[in-house]
Amino acid sequence: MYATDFDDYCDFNDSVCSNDSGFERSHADSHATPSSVNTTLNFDTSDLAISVISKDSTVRRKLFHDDYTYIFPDQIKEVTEFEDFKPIDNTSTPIKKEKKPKDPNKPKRKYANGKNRVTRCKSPTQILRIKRNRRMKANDRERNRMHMLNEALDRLRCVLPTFPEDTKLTKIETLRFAHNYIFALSQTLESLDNINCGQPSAEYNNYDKLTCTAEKVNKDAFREIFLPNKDECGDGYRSFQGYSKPFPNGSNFLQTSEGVLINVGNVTVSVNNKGGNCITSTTGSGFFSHPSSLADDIHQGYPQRPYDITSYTERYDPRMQNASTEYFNHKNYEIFKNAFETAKNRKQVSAVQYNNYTNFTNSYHCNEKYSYTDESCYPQSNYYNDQRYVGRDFYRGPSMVNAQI
DNA sequence: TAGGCCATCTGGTCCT
DNA sequence: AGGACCAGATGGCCTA
Repeated sequence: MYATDFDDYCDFNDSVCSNDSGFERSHADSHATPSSVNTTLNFDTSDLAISVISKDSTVRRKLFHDDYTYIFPDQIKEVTEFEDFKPIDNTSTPIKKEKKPKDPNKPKRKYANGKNRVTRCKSPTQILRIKRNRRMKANDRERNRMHMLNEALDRLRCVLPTFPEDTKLTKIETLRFAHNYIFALSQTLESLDNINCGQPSAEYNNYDKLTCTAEKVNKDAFREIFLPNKDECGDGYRSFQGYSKPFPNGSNFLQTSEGVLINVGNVTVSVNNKGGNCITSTTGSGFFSHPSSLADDIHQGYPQRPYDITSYTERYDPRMQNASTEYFNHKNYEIFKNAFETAKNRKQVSAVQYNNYTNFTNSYHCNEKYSYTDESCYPQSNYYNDQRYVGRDFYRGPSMVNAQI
């Protein structure tokens, strides 16, 4: 903000010393100094903190009020370093430590002179108003930008596996969870492909890497986040016993004769080598299987928990009224187990269907703040088109894979 | 009360 | 010139 060269007062130059103001500048004029060095100002000029001094002190442009004290060259301490300028107040922005070396080859700027010069002086009040206006506009843009960023994060939360409503993920948790979740799903698909092709699953160790890598979310942290009342069940984890913590082999991955189980945070993914796969979280389970009606799913005996169970489903969806009472209890394990067994009997998923599955959204609905027709929540893009909200239920097209959680 | 999270303000930098 | 993006500073709110 404070500079030793007049040209460095870019913002000030632009508004005051450009053609608009008619202020003549030259390199010799550049010995301006921040007014904060020796001067007490009667008004806030933190962003205008300079005094403009002509080489000839008798010819002086007034940029401030009369009660502003100008500093004349002979009174000015020679400034050799940027640190020699001390700001009036400690601003929130860090002070620039180093000044860019000037390019000697860079031609000096030339300024209009004489008759051609358009002189339009602005009063200090006008300057302040202009700068204030700019600042307000910039603040507004920045605010909107951050709001958009937060909305994007909310939409991301919508499509992540469910967790208790009262534990809204923080920004960093959301990003980390999304990272791990995408990783888990991609690895699941990869593993499934290998299983269907009869190849060994050499990539399984990747799941250990998932929670061992520093930038990944620690699984214990996830438990703390998603299972805050972990003492309920005595064993430390209140749902999906044996699955929401590392498997007996100590890893997050368990291979059985029927398929594989992958645990990522509060999410357990089962991939069955006979077809029919399930993702289960602390808030329910969902299948990736042959298309079937929602009614069929309900009649299978396992509830498909949407994202926001209490804010929407428990209030509006009669099918979930009873399910909520057994939301966090030992029965979840049985639910998971039954779901897994049911999945075994389902038709094997074709490669085409898996391609469709990669486009799914598991967001049964979004946060309360979004209306159900809100495009920000259900954008009409190819990504979301496979599963659209129709009334209270999603319409599932002929190739739709049920992937709700 | 300390610490975490968040929204906002702010100035700097880069780009068009 | 103005907008986008970034990061530091700050204060409010909440929770352990």
